[in-house]
Amino acid sequence: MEKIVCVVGPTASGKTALAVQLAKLLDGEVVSCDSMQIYRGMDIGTAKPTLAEMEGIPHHMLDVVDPQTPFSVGQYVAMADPIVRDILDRGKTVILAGGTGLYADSLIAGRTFAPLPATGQREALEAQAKQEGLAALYCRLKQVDPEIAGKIAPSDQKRILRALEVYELTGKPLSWHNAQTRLQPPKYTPIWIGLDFPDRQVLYDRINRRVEQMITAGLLKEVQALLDLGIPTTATSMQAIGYRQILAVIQESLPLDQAVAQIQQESRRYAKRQLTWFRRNPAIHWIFQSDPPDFSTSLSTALSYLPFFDTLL
RNA sequence: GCCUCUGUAGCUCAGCAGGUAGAGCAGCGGACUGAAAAUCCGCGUGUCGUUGGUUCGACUCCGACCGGAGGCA
Repeated sequence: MEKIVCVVGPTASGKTALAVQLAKLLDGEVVSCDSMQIYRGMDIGTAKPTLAEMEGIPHHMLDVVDPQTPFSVGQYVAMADPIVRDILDRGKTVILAGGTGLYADSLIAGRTFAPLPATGQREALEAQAKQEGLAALYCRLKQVDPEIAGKIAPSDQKRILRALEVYELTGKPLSWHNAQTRLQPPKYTPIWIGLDFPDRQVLYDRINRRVEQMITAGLLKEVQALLDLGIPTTATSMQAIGYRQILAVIQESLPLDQAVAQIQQESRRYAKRQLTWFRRNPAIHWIFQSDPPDFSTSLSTALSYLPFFDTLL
């Protein structure tokens, strides 16, 4: 049977460490599913595992693109899936670890995506939204794809534009494309492990502390280095929590303590969104860790959920 | 010690000729199919400091007490 373990959970819940320990015990390799750790040069602010933390376990899907390069789910699946295949073919275990739920789900489901916009197409739509108003575009979407329009809020510009561009591009509504991928059975059937804490405040305290540590570890230098490389501040990578705010410190002289408070708050909200995403996955075995986390307990709890663990001993 | 102001949601505050209260921020819940650390939607969570009194009815008026701020001594 294919051996895949997905380690998910909110930021600062301990995914990195658990993934490495599981990989050691299960003869595995780690495949990251994190939308920001893919970028080279973004280490401190993304809490990317260090060489020491990897403990010799191969890690994939880290540092795969430069920060000025736009990246998205589709590319993630295209790059990560062959890696997963290869690890499995070599008889090893895949430890998929990370906090980007969309990436994890898409990889596991084997989703295909409607095509990307042609050059300038999205910009044209954005211009239209500005001129005619978003309501006009939403109206148009209701004509061509009432199903998707019913699911998208009239204020959700990002999704309205995407749905319209897919229709313009393919002549078929986005809801049709989505239905196509939904017909496919999931590509893999992993064991899902979710990390959390019984008390939200414990998680928030960990996040707050970690942000302080990032500053101490030199987050400002890291952001400055990206700027020195000429990374445009509009790049996707620069939307990342921590980077955005430090950018404001450097370029708009936002006081550092205010930036830190903002990073902490945005990270907490992000963690909440991640929990919302993962909570709706009924396959996840949640581990509610103690405070401070007792690592060996978490590890053995995780192992108890893995049916193929016994056969490896 | 005296005088004045003040005490309403986690925070900052609004409110009412007396009919058990509402904004912002914070928070909580949700959605999510090629930007996802993005984007969007929904939800007031309250012994109105305490205690007496007036009143059919008090967060609102009166007294006392407790806490806070300022002033005079």
